[in-house]
Amino acid sequence: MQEQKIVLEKVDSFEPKDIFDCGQCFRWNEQEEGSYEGIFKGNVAKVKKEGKDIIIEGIFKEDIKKSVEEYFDLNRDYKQIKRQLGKIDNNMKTSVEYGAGIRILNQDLWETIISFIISANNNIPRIKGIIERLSKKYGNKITWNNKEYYTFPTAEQLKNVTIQEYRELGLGFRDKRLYETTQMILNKKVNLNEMYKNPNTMEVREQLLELSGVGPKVADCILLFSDLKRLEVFPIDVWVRRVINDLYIKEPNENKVSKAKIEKLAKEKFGDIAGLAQQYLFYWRREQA
DNA sequence: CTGCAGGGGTAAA
DNA sequence: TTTACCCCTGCA
Repeated sequence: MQEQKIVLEKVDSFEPKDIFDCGQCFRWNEQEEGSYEGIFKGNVAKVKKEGKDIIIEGIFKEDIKKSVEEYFDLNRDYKQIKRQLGKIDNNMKTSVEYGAGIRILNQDLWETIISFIISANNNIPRIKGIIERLSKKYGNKITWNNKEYYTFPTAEQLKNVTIQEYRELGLGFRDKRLYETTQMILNKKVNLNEMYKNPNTMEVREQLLELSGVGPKVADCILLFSDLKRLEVFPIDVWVRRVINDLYIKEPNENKVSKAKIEKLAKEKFGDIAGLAQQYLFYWRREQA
C-alpha cells in the first residue's frame, strides 16, 4: 500500500463523468467539480481531468500504471469502436457523440456480482448506500488524507454474515440472495476462476445464472462490466427497452416488446460489440430522461 | 398528511 | 405468464 500518482497525457475517450455516471459502477462519487473519488480492487483513488490530461492519485496496492491501465480499459481503441458504431445510423452517431468519454471498466468479478444482485428492482442512491454500509461494516479500512475509506468485502469476509444482518443493513428481500450466492462461491459450487478461462460466453452466462439473485439482466451486466469483459452481451433493462423501442421498433406499448426481439435486433445491428452500443444508448437516453 | 406507484429484476407460483 | 417482494422517494 503506498501513495502513488500518475498523469495520463492526451488520453482519448476519457471523461470521468461519462465513465462514472453511465451506470456501470457504484463506488465513485464526485467531490469537487469534476473530481471523482472511488475505491476499486483494494485501491483508493481520485480522478480528475485537467485540460487534456487525466490525473489519478491515491493509495495503491500495486503499481499504479498497471492497475489503472487495466481498470480503465486503456488498451482498447474506443475511437475505432465509436467510429464503427457511428456508421450504423444517425441514432448511433448521436449517442456515441453524447457519451464520447465512456469507457467500460474492468471491475472485480466478485464485487460486480454482489453489486448487481443488490441492484435488482432498486434505485441508484439506495444501491450505493447499501454497498457503502456493507463495505464499512465488513471491508478493510484505508486512511488517506485523514479520510477513511473501506474496500469492498471479500467473499471470505462475508462468510459468516447472517441473512438477518443483511436485512439490518437495508438489503431488503435481497438478503437471502446475497447469503446464498456468497456460500455458493465460497464452496466453489460456482467457480469464478474457471470463468476467466472459458471463452464461451454463453456457458459462463449459464454458470452465473445458477447464482441466487442472478437473472438474465444481472448476468449480462456482470459479463459486460466485470473483468470478464464480454462485450457481445446486451443487458436489457427498462431504459434499454425504451430506447430500442423508440428508435427501432416503435411499438405503442414498449412493455409488449419481447426480449427476444430486442436481443435479435441488437445482435444483427451491433454484433460482437453490442454491449458497448448498449452503454452509449443507455447513457444517452437516461440523461435525457 | 396518507396513499400509492415505481425503481437499472428475480424467484416462485 | 403473472405476482410478490424490502425500502425509499416523488407526487397526487
